[in-house]
Order: sequence, then structure tokens, then C-alpha cells
Amino acid sequence: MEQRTYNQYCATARTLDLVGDRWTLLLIRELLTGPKRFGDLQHSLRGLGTGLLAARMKHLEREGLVRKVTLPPPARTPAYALTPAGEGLEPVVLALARWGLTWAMDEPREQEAFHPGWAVLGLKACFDAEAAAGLRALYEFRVEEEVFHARVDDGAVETVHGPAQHPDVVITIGREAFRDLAASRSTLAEAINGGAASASGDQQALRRLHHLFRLPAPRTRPARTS
Amino acid sequence: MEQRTYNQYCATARTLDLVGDRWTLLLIRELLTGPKRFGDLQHSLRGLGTGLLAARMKHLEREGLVRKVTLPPPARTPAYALTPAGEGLEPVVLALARWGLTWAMDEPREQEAFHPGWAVLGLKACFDAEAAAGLRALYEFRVEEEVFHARVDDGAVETVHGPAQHPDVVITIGREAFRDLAASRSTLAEAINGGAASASGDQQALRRLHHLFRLPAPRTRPARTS
DNA sequence: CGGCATCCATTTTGATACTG
DNA sequence: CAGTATCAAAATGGATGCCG
Repeated sequence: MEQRTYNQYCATARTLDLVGDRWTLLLIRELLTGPKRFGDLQHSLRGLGTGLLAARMKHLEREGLVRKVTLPPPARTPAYALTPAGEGLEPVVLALARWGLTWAMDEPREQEAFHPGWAVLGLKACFDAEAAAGLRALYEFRVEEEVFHARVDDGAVETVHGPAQHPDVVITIGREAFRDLAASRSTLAEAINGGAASASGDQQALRRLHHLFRLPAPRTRPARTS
Repeated sequence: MEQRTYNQYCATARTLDLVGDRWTLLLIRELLTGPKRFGDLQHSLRGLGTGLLAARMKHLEREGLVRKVTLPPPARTPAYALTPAGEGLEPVVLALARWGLTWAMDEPREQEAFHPGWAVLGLKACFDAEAAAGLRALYEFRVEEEVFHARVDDGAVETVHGPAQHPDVVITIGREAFRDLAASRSTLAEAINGGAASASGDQQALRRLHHLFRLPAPRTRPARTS
């Protein structure tokens, strides 16, 4: 099976040769919030069969973007994690997310899936490093069964699947509310006032939240009906 | 003909629904350095047939990323240009380019195509806005038949196909030398000393060039042979 | 559960011939 | 040139079964 290539000595084309196949960048997106097991990946990506998933992971592993790991106790099950080269794709995924937040996140469509981890990554895409200069804060998001945390540390941020150690703020929020929040279709204040969310902990850190993650104003593309 | 979609309410996935198909991001890449005609596009993208090219352009037009324009006199021929939404994809393409420059630009392979415009975009991907604060300069690159210019203006840069009006610096450079330069496999000074390039104009602006475009140090991915 | 193989219907693509 | 039409080759989606 010969690898298909654009055959261009161009950095963009060579990158797309490696990660431009269908599903590949979404797999990277999943791994950007922490290691995931085979089944986790398949569960997040409806429509991707086990055969193609196995092939994609093998390809990413062979190309040095992903490596197999064994989850720490008590899990002790095999999983996939990004290598440094794989993590280097974060700016690509975040750039795609920023474009989508600006130009493509209208109403959710019937039958469209939603996972809170995607919204967390969407928030990260809007992180404002300048606004975070000199700040340190640990935010935990609890969206029904799933928990994430965002660690802000002087212009940098890390968003990972799982609970935080000693969060400054804990935000408990419903699934739909979180979805709308991360798509700039509502604000955290609205969600709290409407009873869809609650927040506890450091009130000052909470108030800073919407300065740290500045969602873009949605725009509409000129549609061509013809 | 139903459009294939990931069916995820996720900014990254929705963006990939629009531009994730094969060739699409490379078409955007081509248009990022100015409007191009149908034939120009096909010529740059060996392997992309006329049928698929027409389908892709129609799709991009319908989705509001590209619009048909008529080139100004004396050309007066039809061409394709990016809309604001299409230009918004520049950060995506540049992020792909930066990753490729860091992790994927080893030796050119036999039979791999190369167009100077790709290298110009590669340079742009490495533009250092901070180093350019307060500066203004117009650089023209002449690579055999093709000419490009880079207009630096206080932290911003624009790289466009075509000659500049009153360039501060004109760099005339051979095809291979330019290719190696943009892949961080050699420096402009080396190319000039080796006779593969010459530069005229404002010497101070010329010396600033390699501060403005900081190519990343190439790294190698851990290959897995098994 | 993780992972791979197989079979098959459907899409996507690549290449080329053809038309205004 | 710009773009359609056509057909063969490849990639994908989905179901299923196997093995450790």
C-alpha cells in the first residue's frame, strides 16, 4: 500500500501529506486534551470504524506523532498519547477552531454530536496570552459526567481532561449551556443567572475568566444560493 | 449529492467539513498570494484534474470562501480570489507551514515539485511581528521568472505575487537556492557568498531581513520502523 | 475491551477525452 | 483557456467475526 502524497516540496503540503487524511486531525484534537484509549477515540468519533481507526493510529505512530502508553494505575490499560511532534500540531487545530468559531458555529444541527472536551478546546483557542500575563489560576469545569481543568500560568494555558488538584474556581454547568457558551451564543453570566450553571471559589478569578478567554464575534459568510 | 460531514458541533470539525477535503487547503494556499486563474491553479497542483478542480472551486464559491473576479487590465481574464472568510484561513495554512518547516522539511525528494510562491508563504509563516514593530520595508524577491514582494509595516506583513512599486531591497536568487533558504537548509548570506543570490538596495533593511523572518530550527520525529 | 481481518456498497479521486 | 463528461482506481463506511 503506497502512501499517497501531493509530491510538493512545500511545508504546508508535506504536513497535509501526514495529517490531511479524513479523521486524522480530529484524532489529534482528541489527544490534545490527554491520552485516550482506542475505545474512547471510537466513541468520540461516530462514523469512524475500528478498521480505519486502527489504520490511522498505526500511521500516526509510524510517523512519530503518536505513541502507545500504558495509563498509570489504577487504569493500567493501553492508550495513545501525542509525542512532542504531535503536540506541535496544537496551533493547527486551534487555528481551525478559531476560524470555525468565527465563521461556522451557527445553530447546532439536528443529529450533530457534541462532547464537552471539544468546547474546552474551543475555549483554549480563544485564550488571550496578554490578558493572562502575570496571572496564575486553576479552573475546573464539571459538565455532567465529564470534568476538565484549565491551568493558567503567566500567559500560558493548559486544558486537560480530568479533575484539578486544588482549583481556584469550580464551574458546574449543564451540557447545553456549556455548548452554547463555547460557541459564543451565550455568556457564563447568563448561564448562571438562568440557573444552568453555578460557580464556586475565588470570585476574583471567576470574574477574570471572560477576559482570559475572548470568544470571537461570529460573522456570516456571504452565501451563494445559485 | 449529499455533502459528507463529520456531524459534530465542534468548531474544528465544522471547519474541516468545509476545507478538509483533499486539495482544498492547497487551493487556499495558492490564493493567499493573490488571485489566480483556473489554469494557474491546475498548473501549480500537479495531480489535480480539471473535473475535481472545478468541483472544488464551485464548492468554495458556494460556501462563501472564494469569489470569481475579473483581473484588472491588461489581463481582463476571469480568476478566483478569496473572500474575507477565505482570507481568514491564512492562520490555518501558516500553522501547517510552521509545523512542516519544523518537522517535515528534510531533503527534497526526487520528482517533488517546487514553486517559489510556496517558499514565500513559508517565509511569511516565520514572520516575527515583534521584531518588526515600528519598521516599514518593502522587499522584492526575483526567483527566475517569478516575482514576489513582502511589505513589512509595523508588525504586519503582506506577501503577494507580483513586483513591488518602489522596493527598498531587491533580492535576485536562483530557484534551488531559494528553495533551500526557505527550508532553513541554508542562509541568505551563504547564498550570496556562493553566488546563487544577489541583493541590491537599502543595506540596513537587507541586514534586518533574517531578524524579521525567523525560520525554526528543524527537528526530527522519532521514526518507528516496525 | 483492544485490535485486526474480511467482505461489500458507496464516495471520492485521478486521468483523459471532449466541447464552447 | 475554462470547464464538462466519462470511466477506472482508490478510499471510506459499516457490518461482522476472530483472537488474546
